[in-house]
Amino acid sequence: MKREYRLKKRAAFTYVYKRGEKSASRHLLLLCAKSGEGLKIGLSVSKKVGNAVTRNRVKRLLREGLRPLEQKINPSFMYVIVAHPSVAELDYADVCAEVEKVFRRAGKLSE
RNA sequence: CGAGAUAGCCGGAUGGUCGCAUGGAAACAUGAGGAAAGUCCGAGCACCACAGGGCAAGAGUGCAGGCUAACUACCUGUGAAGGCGACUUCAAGGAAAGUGCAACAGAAAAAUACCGCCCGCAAGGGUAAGGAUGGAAAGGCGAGGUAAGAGCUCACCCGCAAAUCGGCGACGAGGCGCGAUGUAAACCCCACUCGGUGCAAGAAAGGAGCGUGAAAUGCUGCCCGCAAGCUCCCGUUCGCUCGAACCGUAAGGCAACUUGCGGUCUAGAUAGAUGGCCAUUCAAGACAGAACUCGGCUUACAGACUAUUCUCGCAUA
RNA sequence: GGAGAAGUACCCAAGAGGCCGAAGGGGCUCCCCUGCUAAGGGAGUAGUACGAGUGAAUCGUAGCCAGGGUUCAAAUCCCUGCUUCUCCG
Repeated sequence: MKREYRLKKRAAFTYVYKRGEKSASRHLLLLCAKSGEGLKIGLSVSKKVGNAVTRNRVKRLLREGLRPLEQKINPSFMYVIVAHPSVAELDYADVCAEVEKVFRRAGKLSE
């Protein structure tokens, strides 16, 4: 995932948490809010998911899952993906399916 | 052959492809650990004017010698405890400097007399043999001795221990002499060490405010002395990786470690870089992710390997 | 990344070397009161595990986050972990 697409500022995160509209799947929670500077995606993996190694692994899998979808996602929004502790159990194929499912439910995926 | 002891080492490998971070014009190169962890100690570094003096308070350490930048670590010894043994473990100074505590029980918990025994008409005195209690009861046991008794005396044993000898030293041998419990991870005494805060330290740049001394502020308190700067915001750049570095080798040393020579440059992110897929292979991959950097300690951990090493047992020659 | 604090019953907690066989309050269980309920009153609740005992009464051992140590004796003193919480941009 390219650096320009990442959500960085703490203030932006809190804005999305407060104002964003939510959609969820079994393992993921997606928050969306209007963006002024193009596509921005942030990942949130709390300590409940596991230790540092498993948290890193979850983030990497999510980034890999996002990679093929980058061009399809509606670029006028900021997104935050929150991982549920159960994500630690999944493998790559499951994570890809989950990511696609959660964006499709939010209606932010164009064909 | 079996059961151990000790020391050390490794922590899946190889290739292809799509991505990420840093450096580079590009090609390309490099890219988590033995514990990166816990933050339990010790330093470097930065700021507090120099990190200065004195007194007080506080904290830590506690056998000796060595090693180190430094240490409460480490090494080699000493002593004690455990083990048949190789070996392992230990916060291991002082209890006649003083104070406190030792519940319950017991007469009594440190110089004490309830029962008993003895002297005495009695008052009172002597006594630690015997009794009961307790974790602990005034060295043990026998003989002499005595009014009854008592290391009061003696033999043997137990503990402490002077002279002297050996060792750099802890200490060991020795044994004149002595026989008033335990607790200092209770206060304390003695000896030694320590200023504080931590890279979210801080510096430069930018913005705002206060101030020229009777100040404010200056990181435990007070006193002395000293300083013209101080506080807040911002989080761009620096700090940020060449360092008490790592690898190899030689010499010295029992060892920790030191010195010489040669070689190497080996993560530097800032919502935070190592992943996905495919193939081959084996013993089928545990614990686990750098955030200023080192030296230790502690804790977690699948499995694999090494040793002219050491001990015990069995068998055979 | 760094700096601290706290763990005692189901919950809130006192205790700070022997009298702890662990105070007190809430909750829970049983009883009284009432036609019934609430309120009120009384009793019980670390009676958990293991062992002794036919069973009951009773007794022993362990147990104050976990594991060691000091002490005659530890919830309390000392070390090492674990968990939770707070502060520093």
